[in-house]
Amino acid sequence: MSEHPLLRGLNPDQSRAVQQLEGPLLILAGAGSGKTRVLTRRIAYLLDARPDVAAWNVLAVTFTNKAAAEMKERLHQLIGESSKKLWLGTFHSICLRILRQDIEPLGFTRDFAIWDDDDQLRVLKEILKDRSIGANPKEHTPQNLRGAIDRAKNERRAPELLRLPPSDPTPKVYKAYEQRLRAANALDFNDIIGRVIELWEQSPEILVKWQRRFQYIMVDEYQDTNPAQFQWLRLLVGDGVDAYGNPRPQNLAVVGDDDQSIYSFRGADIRNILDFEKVFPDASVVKLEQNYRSTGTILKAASGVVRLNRDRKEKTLWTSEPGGEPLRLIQGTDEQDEAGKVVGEIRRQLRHYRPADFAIIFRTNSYSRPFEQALTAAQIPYALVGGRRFYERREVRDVMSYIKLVLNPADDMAFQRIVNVPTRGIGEKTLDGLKEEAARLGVPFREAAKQMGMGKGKIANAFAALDLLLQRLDIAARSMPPSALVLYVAKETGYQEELENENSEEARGRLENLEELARSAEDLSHQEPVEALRDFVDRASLSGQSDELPDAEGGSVTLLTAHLAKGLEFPVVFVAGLVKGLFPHSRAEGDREKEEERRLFYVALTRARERLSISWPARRRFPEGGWGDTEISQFVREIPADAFSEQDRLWLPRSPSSRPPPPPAWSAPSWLSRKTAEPAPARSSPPAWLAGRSSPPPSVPRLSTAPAVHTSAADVLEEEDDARGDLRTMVPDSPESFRVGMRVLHPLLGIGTISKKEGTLQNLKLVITFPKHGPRTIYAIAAKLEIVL
DNA sequence: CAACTTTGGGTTTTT
DNA sequence: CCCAAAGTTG
Repeated sequence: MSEHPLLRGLNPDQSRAVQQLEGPLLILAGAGSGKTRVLTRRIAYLLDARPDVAAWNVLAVTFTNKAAAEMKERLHQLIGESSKKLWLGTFHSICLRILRQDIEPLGFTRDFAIWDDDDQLRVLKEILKDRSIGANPKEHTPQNLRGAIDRAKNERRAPELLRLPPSDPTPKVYKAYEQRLRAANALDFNDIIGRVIELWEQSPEILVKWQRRFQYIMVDEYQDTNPAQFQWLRLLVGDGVDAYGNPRPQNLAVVGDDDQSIYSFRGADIRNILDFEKVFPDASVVKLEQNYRSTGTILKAASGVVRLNRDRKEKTLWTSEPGGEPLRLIQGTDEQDEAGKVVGEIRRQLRHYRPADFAIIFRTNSYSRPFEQALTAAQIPYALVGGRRFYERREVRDVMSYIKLVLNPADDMAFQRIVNVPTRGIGEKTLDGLKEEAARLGVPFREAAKQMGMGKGKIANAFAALDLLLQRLDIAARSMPPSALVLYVAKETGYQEELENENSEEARGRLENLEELARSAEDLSHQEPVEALRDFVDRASLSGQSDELPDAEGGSVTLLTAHLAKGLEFPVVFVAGLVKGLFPHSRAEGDREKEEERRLFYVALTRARERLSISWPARRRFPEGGWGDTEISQFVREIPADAFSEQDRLWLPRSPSSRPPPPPAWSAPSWLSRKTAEPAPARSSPPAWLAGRSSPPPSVPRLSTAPAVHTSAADVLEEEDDARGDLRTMVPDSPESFRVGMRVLHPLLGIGTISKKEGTLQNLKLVITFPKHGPRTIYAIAAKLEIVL
């Protein structure tokens, strides 16, 4: 049999997923089922089987930069140099590349800055200083407002369309925030996706350009995409017809596992994967259910838990190697004891394993401390992942801010960070004066500082010196590679000298971090300096915690949160802190949130290849001080008892030996969207043995006529489905419900009238005439349209 | 008015 | 238990 070499070693399902190249494809890939392998092979196979498709016609989206780097590496091995031509990265990195090229029609320059969460908060704080906005300091905290704005952006809603009570300051703040971004030529994190959508919506010719370019699109971790990302994909994939009315294939392959959807707090919508087949009715579906990672026992434990979720696609993971070591349950008297016992167990197993074979996984970052202490005491090397990110360290951010200011002199956030670092006698009052001057002149802070530096006096001298310094950096940036510039900035600003004089352990560490920052830019040295600098800053802006995961060769035990553990695997895993209130976390109250916690636990369990232990403390210290008895997590009880060793089973409180079969999965009543006019459908009551353990807060049915009491801006957004204000709208069940002549509400463009209807179902396009924007063609499926009653 | 010191508030998960 | 805003000193 002459099998294609790229199909070798694949199981039949994997092989099918690789060979199915045309049209929409949903690959439901269970934990450890070899999805990365399928994805890389699929790309290689595509390029081999279809000579007319060039590498640069292929787009692959991953969840983290690290995953992208690994995939690039594997592809390089498979197809060589041409792998460098294809675009492979996170949604954010890909959109950023697009914007650096094409953003100008939106009124930003290509050197726009990117503001991170911290910058967002600073701006919001400043906006809130304006009392006329009417914000209630308790309710409208910068954090709450940031959350509200982020959510609005993830769902692509303009400030006017939040439909809050007229007194609510959120839209005002949102608007002011948008103005600040624009004035500073800056984008926030969500804008990186959102502005591309905006660009494509307003400039069809630019959209078509990218559509022609990316003929084959693949998305990994599809279960963690948010509505904006979905809309982005929808635009790029198109509606099956090209500009000339010829058929155009929708070559979109998504890979995901609904059981591993754990980022809803960041706007991810599990409906994107659950409803894929509704959005693309002609989609092929491949399930990868054979697990190559874990023992049968580990799989049994993990599957037994996640089966209890209602909102999922049924699947059965299996392995050709049943059996394996039973799960161990480790009970500590308190966290220290728990950590001590876990580390004791690691020490015993070190006879058979290396330190890098172990992982300790917990729910919250703060839970790592006792384990760090115990590992230190036992002299076992460990690597803590998470904590402060490299690019978030103060010294790194300070130096980066100088560099950002060179690229974008209008970046007021960067300016504020460095204006008095190192201290140069410009304090709060002086800065206030500068801000006033900047507002008066209508110029960025840096320009205002330059103006003020022309005067006389102490303050003017300080500003003049700063201006001179920045000018020197401008010049240096044009001739030096980024790595040299980092060191130059540290030296010229006096930052380095200050740290050297301090002569403390901490200062030494900071100097080392700056050296590492310089080293991290060395790979960019062959580029033109300013281009390289841009890439350097972008990389810093988009790098996340998972990009700092230690390499497997490192000889240390890995400590990380369950979120960061996604996508990784270890021979021996300890999942720690399995206590009510911690895992599931006490803030996860509703059914949805509980299910997400359960998925998170499932992710943690399925990281283990050979041995898996669960640990919990019988007492624990609470952050507020004081000790309290704990209760073992419901999740531990949900693990089928026979997955545990005989002796550990005794520890588990009695639970019914037979478990009720999961109730049939319900499907959302609304087509596509989670945003339905109805409250969530009543579910059949949960299994009694589950309900008996912890009484969930009674879910209060929401009456659309009753005014809801709002305690925070976030709540208001959550409940925006309720009819409120003057506007009454409804979400149609099917796109067919739209009729010519109907008035509809578009989240971004406002109210318009349908003047034309083309295509059917998921390809339905509406021409809607908006009073402000004129006629626009809208994909009914991509925009969240509501009918105005 | 800037720089240092102390106190008080807030703690899920993060591309 | 860690970071940001008030209080204190030069």
